[in-house]
Amino acid sequence: MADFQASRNENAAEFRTRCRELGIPLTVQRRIIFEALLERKDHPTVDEIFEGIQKKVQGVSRATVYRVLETFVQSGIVRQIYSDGSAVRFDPNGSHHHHLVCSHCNSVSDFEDERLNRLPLPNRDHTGFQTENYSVYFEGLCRRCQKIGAKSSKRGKQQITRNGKER
Amino acid sequence: MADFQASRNENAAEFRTRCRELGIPLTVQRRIIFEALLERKDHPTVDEIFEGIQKKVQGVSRATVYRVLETFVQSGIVRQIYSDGSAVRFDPNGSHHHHLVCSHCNSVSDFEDERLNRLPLPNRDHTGFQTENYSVYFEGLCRRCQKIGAKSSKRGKQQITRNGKER
DNA sequence: GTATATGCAAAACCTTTGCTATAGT
DNA sequence: ACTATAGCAAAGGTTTTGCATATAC
Repeated sequence: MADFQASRNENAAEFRTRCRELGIPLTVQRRIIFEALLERKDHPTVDEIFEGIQKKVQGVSRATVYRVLETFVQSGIVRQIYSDGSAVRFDPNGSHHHHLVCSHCNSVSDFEDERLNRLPLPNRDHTGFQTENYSVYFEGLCRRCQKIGAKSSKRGKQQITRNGKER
Repeated sequence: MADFQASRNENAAEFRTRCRELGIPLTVQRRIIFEALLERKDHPTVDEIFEGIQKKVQGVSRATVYRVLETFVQSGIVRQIYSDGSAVRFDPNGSHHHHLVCSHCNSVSDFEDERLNRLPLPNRDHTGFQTENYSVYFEGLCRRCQKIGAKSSKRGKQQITRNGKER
């Protein structure tokens, strides 16, 4: 599609500009990883990003994905999402949005509500904390797990491995 | 102190009651781990809880700490905190509160504001998500890291290992 | 040409699990 | 007595790191 190509080129150009501004060298790997992030609508783990890239090109190592994402986070290009600790998830740093976290399957989806974008911030004089950003995390059950929950045992938890693959 | 003892006994009694209600056997280890959590005002990792216990008594294994905390989370006795993915943190499930997360040192502290306790929830009909709880995560710099940041390099990040110990 | 990034493989770290013994009800 | 838990040690999964090479500026 022409649109797709166009948006890719736009992204590429914008990405180059951003790297210039931030003073970080633009490498092929960084561009690939950045595009891989943009193409996903969910909040992938390192492993998911790595696998997505592998399907297309060879020659981006897992260690590089880790290092590049760390660079991106420090530069503010992407945000690290607070997750259940089993694996970090990432989010291209776009609009101000919030998160719905399923306590059953640990999936994370976005949620936007204008009213949540004007919350009172912690008072720095009082807390000593300098707020740069915030996000509301709603915990509960996603649609799918509500159905599953209805027919599974009370305390049972969906059996998934740490990387989300089924056993 | 008498007060300290009293509160310990109160906790112990309350904990026994809670276990009864939940139908989970009350073991020594569970009581110790629960008390270890209550004694801390921060949001310890499994490792921190384990070490805190080891200083006092022998005979609680790391695996037990993991398993007991998992039980606690499933029973709703404690909450798992969304954190940076390197290690899960826990919180005794008390009042509705929010979190200040330092993007520099990853410390987590509590924040309460009455106004944050009446946020609009995601509409279930619309999102399919059944909200059970929520918490606002403020990201920024804690007091200590603001000072450090002032004298450290622009992109430098505090050197800490994954378990928070300095190198 | 110099500084920084990458790849690889190994290490470090965090968490889970199988099995047996033990303890709670 | 029956059932669930704890301990140990080993395995599994995730992330970091040292060093040589390659790449961006």
